[in-house]
Amino acid sequence: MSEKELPLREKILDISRHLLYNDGHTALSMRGIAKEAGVSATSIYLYFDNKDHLLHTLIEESVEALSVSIEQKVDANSGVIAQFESVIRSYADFAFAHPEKYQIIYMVKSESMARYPKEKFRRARRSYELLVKIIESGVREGLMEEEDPLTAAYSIWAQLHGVISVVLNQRLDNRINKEHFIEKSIQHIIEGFLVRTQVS
Amino acid sequence: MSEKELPLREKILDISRHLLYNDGHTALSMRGIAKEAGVSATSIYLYFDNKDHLLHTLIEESVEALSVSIEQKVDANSGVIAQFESVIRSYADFAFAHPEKYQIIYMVKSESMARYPKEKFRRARRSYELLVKIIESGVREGLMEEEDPLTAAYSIWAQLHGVISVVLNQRLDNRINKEHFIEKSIQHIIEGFLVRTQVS
DNA sequence: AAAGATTGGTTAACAGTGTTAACTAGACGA
DNA sequence: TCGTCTAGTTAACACTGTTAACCAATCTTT
Repeated sequence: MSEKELPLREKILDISRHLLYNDGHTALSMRGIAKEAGVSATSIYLYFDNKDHLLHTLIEESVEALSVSIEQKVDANSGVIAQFESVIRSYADFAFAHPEKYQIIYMVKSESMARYPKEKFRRARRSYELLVKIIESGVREGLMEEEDPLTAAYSIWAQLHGVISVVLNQRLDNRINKEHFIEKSIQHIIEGFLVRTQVS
Repeated sequence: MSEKELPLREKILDISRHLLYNDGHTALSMRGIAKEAGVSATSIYLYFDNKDHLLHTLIEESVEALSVSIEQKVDANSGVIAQFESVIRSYADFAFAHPEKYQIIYMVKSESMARYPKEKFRRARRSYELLVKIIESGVREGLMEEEDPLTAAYSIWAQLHGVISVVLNQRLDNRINKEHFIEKSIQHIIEGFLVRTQVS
């Protein structure tokens, strides 16, 4: 084989992620993955219980990568506002740098999400805790005003996700400049949570 | 038959919407819809070209209902800020009042979205135009500061959608009070676009 | 070295999927 | 009364996820 021969399990995940992102998720069939991997369809079941399990693994993988990316970039020694901005921008950066990974986190909807074990979200929560702590510091330092940091963290994340998903799902009016839209939205989200200093 | 006998076409749409919302969209099969409607699977093809077409019709239906709902509630005689708030709250109200309709708009992702004719979005655009005009009025009256109302309108919508979808998809931490989260987020979105009067 | 168990795959089959083609029974108009 | 249209039907095709049964190496143990 000409391709570098990585273990079948990883190969399956890679192929699945690309099929999912490029052809949408009705196009993702076990037989399709198998054909692409040059293997029989049932071989996939040696590594994954079923299609759901395969999808969940992809989600976990993505959540992990996103979390690591955020935690790596934030500098604990810098100021609170810098940390705050860093988390938000890291999140967005990851989404646009790895859209196929980001999208997967939200692609699989209620259908198989209901079957997705809640505990698997614990990894994702750690990133929230990070943001919550930053907000708490901000409040202590008088830089932010927020009586409920956890709700605030989720609100920020939700708004950010909205902005990102609109762009990635190409639901933006084509009269709008994408980069400008992203920058404006991020600024709005960030500034909205800082104590208002003055009308600029 | 005991049920009020509405035309098969409408019956199919109703059943599809409910199946989609309750059982997720892998559970939505032509045969399933047909069985529920007490009719053969192929009868659906008398009213819809294919499954895609059926889904697109559902989307259109929902976009229309959402647009009408917003346009009905906004009072052209009230002040700009009231109109601004009205549009935003109407949007959210609709989403939570008719989650199965709202979700459908965003449920069908890239997969069959790519095949969804762009012109069909024109109806949705009308609601943006409404918001854009309100923002333009706000800027004229010195109540808002925004050099690009179209981008602002999309940014507001995106953030709002993020908040709504997080709630509807039950991705909210269960320590968080849902209503509080929604109210806080909406307030943040609204206030962020108004000229900052004072630190409250 | 021989025997047994484990690993990593295979093929065949089942039930369910979207969709097409060909058909039929009834209503309506000429 | 004949023909056409309407609103449905059944049968079939190619595909789907998944299971069961099998096989050929390799690794472990005696």
